[in-house]
Amino acid sequence: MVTKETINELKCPVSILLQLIGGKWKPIILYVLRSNKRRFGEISARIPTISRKVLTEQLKELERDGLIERKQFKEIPPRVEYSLTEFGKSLAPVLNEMEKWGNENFLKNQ
Amino acid sequence: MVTKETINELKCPVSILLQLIGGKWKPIILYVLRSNKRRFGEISARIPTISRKVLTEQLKELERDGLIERKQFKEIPPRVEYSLTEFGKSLAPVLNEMEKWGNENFLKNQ
DNA sequence: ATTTACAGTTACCTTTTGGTAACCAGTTAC
DNA sequence: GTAACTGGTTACCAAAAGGTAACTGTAAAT
Repeated sequence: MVTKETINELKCPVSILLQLIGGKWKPIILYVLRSNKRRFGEISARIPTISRKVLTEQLKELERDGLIERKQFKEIPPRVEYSLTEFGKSLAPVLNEMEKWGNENFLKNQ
Repeated sequence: MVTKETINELKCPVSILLQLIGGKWKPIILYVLRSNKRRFGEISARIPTISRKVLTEQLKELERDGLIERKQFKEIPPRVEYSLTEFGKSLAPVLNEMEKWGNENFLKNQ
């Protein structure tokens, strides 16, 4: 029984967003990149609980989905910088509300 | 090497929020409940792609975390209503931004 | 000659998540 | 007396996600 109220993953705006940033790590990665470009090692150091394998995978997906940009320099040792695309930056209000909620509800006195 | 910039899952506001609503289904469940209480069957009908087993699990976690309330009526056949708590309602700005972003970016002409 | 640096990749394994199908209870409708 | 209704639970299996450890390549430093 499909009524107009049924959640359709292709049309529900929340589902659509979750398909892009629904992973366990993606919002945090985007949050780390929100104001600066970062090298791979910097992101890894800022999110020490994510393994490099998974970080690589998540970055690839975010790049594939147009949310971040990967710039590789032809240097030795290699240097790679990740940054938000304009599309990625459009998520700022979402991430800001997430941050705000976390701060208001758990981090008041820290 | 832990600097003040390192993401600490206990202190990062985004991580904190993700621990509560970070699952694949939780934001959608909260979205379905955002304006109405709903019976178990109603939620299931609105999110047909989630199995009842997983829906039960997710609802239990949301209840455990204080985001939703479960009210059971002593009737036959049984009736159970789920609704947002005040704490759950405090997520409205986050869900609204998620919804807004999804609408602006993918659903403009529908 | 060996080590270090960086940004990965790969093989392999474990954990988590999710699905299916069968079953339950108590009352009402057929 | 049998089926249907609702809101689950249970056992079992499959798929997805995630972790670890070892390895790669090239140049510079020791």
